[in-house]
Amino acid sequence: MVDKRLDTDFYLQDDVVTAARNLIGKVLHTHFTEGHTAGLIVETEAYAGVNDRASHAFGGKITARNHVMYHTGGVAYVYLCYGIHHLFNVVTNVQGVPHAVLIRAMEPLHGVGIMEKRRNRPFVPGKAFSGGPGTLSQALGIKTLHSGESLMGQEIWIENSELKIAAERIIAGPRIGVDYAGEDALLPYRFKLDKMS
DNA sequence: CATAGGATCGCCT
DNA sequence: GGCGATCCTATGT
Repeated sequence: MVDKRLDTDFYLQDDVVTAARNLIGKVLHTHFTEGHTAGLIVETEAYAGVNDRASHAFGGKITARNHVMYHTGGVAYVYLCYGIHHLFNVVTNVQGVPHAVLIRAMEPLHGVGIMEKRRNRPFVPGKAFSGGPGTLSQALGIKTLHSGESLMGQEIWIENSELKIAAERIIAGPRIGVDYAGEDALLPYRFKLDKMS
């Protein structure tokens, strides 16, 4: 394959939960001034638009922060959480439908030295390095200023992997940190790649 | 304008 | 397992 990038059809799909599941095993790349970094996506969460109490777009709310969720699929939605962490989401579906997939964790593949510098800590295989959405963004250099940026450009993109992930290795469960969402907090919208044993 | 709280993390005990 | 960091955002007056 010459072009391994996800195509527009992937980002336009109307089932964000399926999109979240299918992003497991894909490779997230960034190329900023420090160089090229990439990691295997191993954990995601779906945020299912206006009817999902856990979503920033619940009830059709549109604000300066979240309006990029309403863009045509294939852009980044990045926002600051707890004043510290820049959380990276992939916007999906057609314009006007605010679906997004939070990328929660990855395993570093390329540019580990750059990531170590950004994280200010060494990468030790087997130990958590970018095991959460905040540290993932930090390792890849993604910040809130990238919110709204295309995922088809030269700075942030996602590629298919040669790696085939068996369906039974993808574990579904409730999302993290969304207790405020009532019964929607129980939805199995979180996907995680089970560790090989 | 004031204020409460958050799709987290890492260090502390 | 507990908690402080840290600041933007949303909301209400």
